[in-house]
Amino acid sequence: MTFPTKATHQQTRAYNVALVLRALYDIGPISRAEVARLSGLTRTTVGDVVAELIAEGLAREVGRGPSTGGKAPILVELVDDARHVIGLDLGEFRFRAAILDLRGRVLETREREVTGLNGEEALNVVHELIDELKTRTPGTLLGIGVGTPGVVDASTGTIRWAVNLDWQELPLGRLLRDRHAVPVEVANDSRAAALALQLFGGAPTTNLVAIKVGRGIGAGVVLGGELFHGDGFGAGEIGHTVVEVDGARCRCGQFGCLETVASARAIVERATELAREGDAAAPDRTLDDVREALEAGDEPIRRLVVSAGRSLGQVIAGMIGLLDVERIVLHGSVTSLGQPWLEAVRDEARRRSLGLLSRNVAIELAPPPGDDLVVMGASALLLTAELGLAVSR
Amino acid sequence: MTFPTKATHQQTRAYNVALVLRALYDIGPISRAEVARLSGLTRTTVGDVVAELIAEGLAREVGRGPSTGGKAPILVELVDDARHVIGLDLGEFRFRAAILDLRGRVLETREREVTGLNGEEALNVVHELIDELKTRTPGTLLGIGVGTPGVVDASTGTIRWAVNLDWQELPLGRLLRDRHAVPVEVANDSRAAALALQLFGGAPTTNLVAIKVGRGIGAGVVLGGELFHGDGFGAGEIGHTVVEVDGARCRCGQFGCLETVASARAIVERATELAREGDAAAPDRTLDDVREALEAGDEPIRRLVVSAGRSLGQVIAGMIGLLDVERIVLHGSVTSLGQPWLEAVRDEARRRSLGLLSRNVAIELAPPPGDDLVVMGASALLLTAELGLAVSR
DNA sequence: CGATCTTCGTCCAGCCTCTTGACAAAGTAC
DNA sequence: GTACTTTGTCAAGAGGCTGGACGAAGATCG
Repeated sequence: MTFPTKATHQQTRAYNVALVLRALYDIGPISRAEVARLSGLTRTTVGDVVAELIAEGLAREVGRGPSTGGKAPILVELVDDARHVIGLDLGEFRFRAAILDLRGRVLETREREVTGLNGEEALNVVHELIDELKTRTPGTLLGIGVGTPGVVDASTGTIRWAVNLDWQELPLGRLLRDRHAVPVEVANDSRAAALALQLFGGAPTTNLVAIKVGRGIGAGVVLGGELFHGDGFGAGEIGHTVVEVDGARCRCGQFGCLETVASARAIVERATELAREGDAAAPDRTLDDVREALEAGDEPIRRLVVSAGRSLGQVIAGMIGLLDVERIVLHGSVTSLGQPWLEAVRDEARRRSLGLLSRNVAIELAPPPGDDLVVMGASALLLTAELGLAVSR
Repeated sequence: MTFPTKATHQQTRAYNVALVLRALYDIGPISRAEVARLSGLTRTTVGDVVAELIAEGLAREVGRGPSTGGKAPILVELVDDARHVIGLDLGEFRFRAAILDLRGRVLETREREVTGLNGEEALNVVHELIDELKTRTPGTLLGIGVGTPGVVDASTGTIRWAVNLDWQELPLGRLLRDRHAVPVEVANDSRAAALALQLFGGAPTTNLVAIKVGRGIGAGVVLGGELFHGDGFGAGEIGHTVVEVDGARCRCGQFGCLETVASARAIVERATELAREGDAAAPDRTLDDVREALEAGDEPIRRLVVSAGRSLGQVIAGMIGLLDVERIVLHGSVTSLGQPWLEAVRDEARRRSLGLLSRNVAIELAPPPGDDLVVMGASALLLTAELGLAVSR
């Protein structure tokens, strides 16, 4: 067992700086006095911290606010583009990289196909993407964030196991830190996306579970404003929870995993089977085909989609009981199936969990820019690690 | 949204005091210098903190340790009985109260039947128990901890809903604080027990789920050394997760809840039904009857027990995927069913979760003094709140 | 329009608490 | 006996928050 470490004045300071920064971040232009009231710090300390932030270029004064009976306050705001971050989304078939600002806004993106590449070639693509974007980054590069499928030791940035790219125990964090000399954070893509929804998704809740339902199924668990990793960095690996005891064989070796029923891959395969029942030579179906059939009122397809949604709902019901989280966000390609699917998820989650708890749970779809969620999450990893934007006590 | 609060020097100090106390607690007699090495604090600071702890009676010097080439260290240890705590276990039919020391050792207990009492009468029993034990408490009473069934707002100590005692929105924490003028902590009994296993259960792990399988089924979730409560203090309410879609009706109104299959109540009822298939006038079975039949090799009973265990295992599989916790502890009356049951739980949990994760998971029974687990947990609530024994960073 | 009151932001002195360096005490090693 | 280590403590110093005072800037009111 490693022993916990001491508390120091520097930590106190870092925490309070993060606290003030967070106030600027969340509450837009705001006066020093108001920050002092919100945080409980004295005006003196807030003034001092704000001076530091202004010196670092992270904040700036922007005119006066309305008076409330005395001197009008000087409003201070975050300088959104004071720093930039490179975010990477190492998808199964495509790598996506972007430059983002402090608000998680995407300024520029690059993409590369990686289908068929081996581990080393794929790693070179990562380097190329970063090198390209580095030259395009305005001002200061705060660091590099990476979201990747597979199990990742986020403390060191080591990818333990990424099945598609044949990466095992790849110390990606160290490699990137050595090469680019900036802070690097690496995490699983679903976890990263969860953090993006927490940090950039409007009203921040302290607890949230975000589930990515795409080719695979993975979740990110945000507790107390921070990503929860679990003992072996596997928290959120819900895709291989068995929901059908006599179900189909999964690539993980088990039978009836959630992924064999509710993932995009599973839905498409089943839809293709359905099509071939009528026409043995029918071509492979795509998720778009499924959505169109669904909208056209195809009953077998509807049943298929509802069944997929219900399986996910079943797993969500378990989360509700165990963690009592009141915000569950769904994203990934399967969410394009829309209401019939979402209603199936919600209905089953509610039906299978205690009403006292499920009553207050919101199960919702992630807001639109779904393609960028992982690169946004990658940048969120960095912002929380470097600027402490995830403060909460 | 409430804004997070500032960090102060006092908090730094409190944290470091807790850190030193924790070292004394976990690592027995230990020198100041060793604490300094472990914690990263300077010898000066540790010396200062230890002096404070000695002045408060919480620590004492106990001779010299072996020299390692220089002056022999003065060993310091925790004074186990420097403070005492009253712990209450407000069970469905019996209230149990105990005086415990800083190690969670039970010095004295009292019990009262409460079957048939109404809410107010039951509350009076609580007061009586405390009054009695208060006169028996040696030295300083650190506070009162309460574990109760039902949903509890642990931040204020309000029992929102305890079905058996007909308590609703009962501000028990405030009532006890007002009457006894000591700190009071109130939490759900399963959560309290989880904290007891964490704090007093040997090697402390940062993450742990403890599941109480008795008349009802509830879990306590310890993450990062602290109890996790969830958004509505309902984290751990796994008893009403549905595991059999067309199952029996549950007292919660749903069908096929885990409690209708795996609780002591369910097992006993099903066993009684089995008995009546052979003999319509057979008496009600007890859990002891079930255990005996199991040990005698009764096959229908074995199937029944295995089925109950498997349902629990199914829910545990969900936890493993979601949280990746490596230590899951089972307690409560049903654990008396022993190996056949435990193996069913383990097997199903493993079979339904990703091997990569479940490989490292230990699903174990709580060590013997099971009757005292909730009162121990109640005291653990207080020790962590008042002395900060749950530090971990 | 001036007097008074309020609020904002800053300056300064003070305090809490951790750190650094020095040193005596008490061991071991040769 | 001498040299070297380790322990525990003391005094000085530094980091960083607090509280009071004060000028600046605005509102209110007669």
